[in-house]
Amino acid sequence: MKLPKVRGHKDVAQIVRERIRTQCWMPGTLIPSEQNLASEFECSRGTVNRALRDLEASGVVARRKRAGTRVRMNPEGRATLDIPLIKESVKKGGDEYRFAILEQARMQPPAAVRGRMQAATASKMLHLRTLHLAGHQPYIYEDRWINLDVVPEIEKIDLSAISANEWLVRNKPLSKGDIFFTARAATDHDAEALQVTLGTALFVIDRITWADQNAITSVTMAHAPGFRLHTKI
Amino acid sequence: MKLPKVRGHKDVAQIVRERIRTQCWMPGTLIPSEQNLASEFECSRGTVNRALRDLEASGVVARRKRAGTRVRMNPEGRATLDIPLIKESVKKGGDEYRFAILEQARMQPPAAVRGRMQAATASKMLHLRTLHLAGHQPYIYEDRWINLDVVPEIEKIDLSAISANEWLVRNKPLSKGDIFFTARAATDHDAEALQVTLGTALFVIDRITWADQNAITSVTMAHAPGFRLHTKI
DNA sequence: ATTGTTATTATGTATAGACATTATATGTTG
DNA sequence: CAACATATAATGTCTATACATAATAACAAT
Repeated sequence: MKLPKVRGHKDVAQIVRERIRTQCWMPGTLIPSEQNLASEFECSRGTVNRALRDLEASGVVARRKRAGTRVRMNPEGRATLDIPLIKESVKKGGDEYRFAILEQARMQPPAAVRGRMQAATASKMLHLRTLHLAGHQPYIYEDRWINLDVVPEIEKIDLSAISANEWLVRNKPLSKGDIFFTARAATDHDAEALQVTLGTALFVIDRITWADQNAITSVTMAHAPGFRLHTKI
Repeated sequence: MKLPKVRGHKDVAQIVRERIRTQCWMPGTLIPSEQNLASEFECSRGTVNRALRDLEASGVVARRKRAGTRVRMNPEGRATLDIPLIKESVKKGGDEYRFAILEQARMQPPAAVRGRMQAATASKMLHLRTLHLAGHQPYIYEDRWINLDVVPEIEKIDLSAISANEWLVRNKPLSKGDIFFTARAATDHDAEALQVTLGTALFVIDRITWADQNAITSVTMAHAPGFRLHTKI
């Protein structure tokens, strides 16, 4: 086995990847210990450690103390997804971004939304229906509920100047959230906003954002036909 | 600012998260340098570095040499997606996993597939149409093309015993790939296999897998209604 | 054979120090 | 004022060493 010059942890990771790809180390088997690899590559154990930790993060190997480092059986299991900010992804397509609020009202949410957000029965919420546009084309139809028990301040904000999403991101940073990707047939609201026929297959992203145990906002974004999310592995 | 005892890089990361969440460090602003944080927390720069690199990996901060570490404006932009192995996700739902090959033929791919795979005009490929079942319910309808120029061996494999996907993962590990998530109306093949009416909105995952410059396989997986992909941020 | 104890070993992580890299700031010159 | 050169400060990384932690293996005792 010839050894190209190793300059750093990225080289180590690359060589290990290569050996896995060429079946030198088969899926499921143990690879040599950090010590051994360090001597082979003539670098410190720290460098090998960094390389193997990176490979673990990208799902290539699995590591356990004492048990060693194993080539994963299913190296395609993990992918990092960049969820585009609407504004950015529209601009990247070369179009101008705009949004229009179709409806804004303070009201009680339907039971389904309340359940999803695990909110008290009496919770008052702000309901927003927004259409996001790329140039003059409808791009995303957004249906959002904001829990006023958690963020009462937002009622005083002019949400036609700054989008609710942007305000929340700026003012409630680092909140946890759940994201769901689904497909659904266009409802009448979807159809009207996106100007498609009823029942058209739409790509939908649902997101619920939490501050501790309290749901801040629940949002459903129906994407115009043609939308697709991409990731590499 | 009271300082809980810092024992390691995870504690550092947690404190930084906390300060961002509580608006101590606002989105878009610089946070102190590694040196400063190291003195404040009474640990080495290496520990702070590790913590901040982890926070960068999870999309919380952005770092640039000389320019420092900034709180990201959009901390929700990145998510790690675990792409479920079909077999595993069915088993997790408590059902028995089976699959049935609906069609298997050696043939020339249509132009669309050839283009996607950037394959030579004369390429012969293996075409597979497979239905994956959870118990007795249709779960995923899979339409797959395998490039026989790249993996001729697969023609000799009994693909009713081991799924094509499983064979490829075991025998061509660590290949690169592109994954696309879309929604589409059920075609006649989809409808027949999944037992839904024509035009039903389906969640579709497209994947192309590469060995160097050559496409190994292109697969389209149409999921039965109700399917959803979940991730946390 | 089963259980409990101990030793071993691979990874996990912290430390201090050094040098590399690069974006920014500063100052100089035309 | 603008263009260019230089200094500076932050992150990026490698090194060597040390100790912590956890899973396995080896062995002993029941």
